[in-house]
Amino acid sequence: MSPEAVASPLTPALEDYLETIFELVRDKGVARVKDIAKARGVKAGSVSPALRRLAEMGMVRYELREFVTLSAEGERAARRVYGRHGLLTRFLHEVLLVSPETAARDACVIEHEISNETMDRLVRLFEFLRACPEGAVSVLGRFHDCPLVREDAPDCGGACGRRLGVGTAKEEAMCALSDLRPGERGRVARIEASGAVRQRLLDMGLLPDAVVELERVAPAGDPVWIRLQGYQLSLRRAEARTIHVQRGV
Amino acid sequence: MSPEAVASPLTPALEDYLETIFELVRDKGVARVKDIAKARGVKAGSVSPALRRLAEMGMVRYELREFVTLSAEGERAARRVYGRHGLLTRFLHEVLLVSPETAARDACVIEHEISNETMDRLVRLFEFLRACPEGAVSVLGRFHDCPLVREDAPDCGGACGRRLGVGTAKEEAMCALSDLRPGERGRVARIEASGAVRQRLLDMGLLPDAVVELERVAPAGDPVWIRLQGYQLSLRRAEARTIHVQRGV
DNA sequence: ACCTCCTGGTAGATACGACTAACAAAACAA
DNA sequence: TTGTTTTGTTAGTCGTATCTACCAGGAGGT
Repeated sequence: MSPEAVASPLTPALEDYLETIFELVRDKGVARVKDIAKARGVKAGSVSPALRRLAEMGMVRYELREFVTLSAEGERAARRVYGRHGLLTRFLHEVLLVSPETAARDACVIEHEISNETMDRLVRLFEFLRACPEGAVSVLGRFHDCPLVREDAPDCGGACGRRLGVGTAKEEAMCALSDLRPGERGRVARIEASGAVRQRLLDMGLLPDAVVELERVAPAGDPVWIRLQGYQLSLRRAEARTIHVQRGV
Repeated sequence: MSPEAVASPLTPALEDYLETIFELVRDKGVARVKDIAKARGVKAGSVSPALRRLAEMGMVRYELREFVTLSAEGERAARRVYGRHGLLTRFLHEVLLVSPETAARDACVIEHEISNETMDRLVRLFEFLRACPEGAVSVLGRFHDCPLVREDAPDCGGACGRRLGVGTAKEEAMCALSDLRPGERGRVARIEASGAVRQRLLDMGLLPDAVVELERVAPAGDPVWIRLQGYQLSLRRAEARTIHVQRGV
């Protein structure tokens, strides 16, 4: 029932403002409207109303035309978001090998919305990697050095090769999507294509473990029609050849 | 320069509408306004304007008072989002062990904003796990069976124990945050606390590898003040004891 | 043939978050 | 002291996305 009772629930944009103020105060000692605007990539005119709202919520102390400082509660919220940002960035970059710039950008949109549970799992992942360096090397190393993951990888250590299913029971059941018989279904195992073609195929929903049925092949053999998630779509033959599937699902 | 030239760039909300229509058409054959509203958890009055905008963009075919169907382009966009949703959900659930409901919810907010690069890395992770079952077992298995990750885990296979840094060079440098000397700094390795306390600490920015300095201990020993990211905060002694740090950073 | 109910559409309100343009207040310079 | 520049505020506008309340058009039932 306190006056700053949660009327507005701290939107993503406001969280970003808090995070920016947090970093400015830490790095420069003070946060000025101009610097906040610059850091967030918005115009100064957009900052004032945001600060006013944050002040009304009790997250910042903010005298008109004076410096901005975080209240205890604002500091709490800022640190939470800031911590999430850092851990998500590290995860994307260090574990998934996303480039640093993209990792930071993606982290920035994820950090506001992700559940506590997911954050906790991520923390546990890092704790595991840290507590178990052997495991970290064996797992992440294997993942990172796999040619599937990094085309310029040195070698895989023998556990996984460019060929799929090596030494597994499923080996004989693997083929290219284009090699399925019409009417036959398969489960996507791997997209060999790279670049824009790969992106296009991923966008279509051709993702690991998607069930796909080869419906029809054009007389010339070139466009092939497949059925995916109840919808039909057509692929170039060359594209279909890059999609490894496990037959007979 | 076609009439449906990208005037509006398909907002997250509109992508959600497309995804919902996609699923309704697939499961029931048709998408009605009422069902869309129900599935998305909004009122029917909110659906009509959204459909009109989607129709203007050429994403859906939509005669007033008739059924809604996806255009080829709408189907493409929907499949992209739907595929992302599925893969993100699987990742959160199968790799990070997030509960299915939370995984779906988190995936739903991430799917619209995440970069192609990050999605591609995720796809590669699944491809790796699939191509390299041995690696998957050794890596994920080790991760999932680690007591750090799942308190009810059977056993860790010896590679990681409840104690941190077993057999590593850093072992002797580990201690609880509360055992640092005033002025000494350390690097967070693990938060032993669980539940709400754990959440509070994570929210504060006490995340793996954060550098923390013990500033001062109250005479009674109970609140301890630490410095984190340039800010001071105070912890209960019991909380500080659950934080494992690597001394002397 | 008529009435009723269900579904869908419209209009107006609200909230957020950004923008631009014009204005006010310090800070600085001459 | 008196401009001039920098900085910050205000007011008005736009676009998105939601809501509520009310209206229209058909499908049934009687």
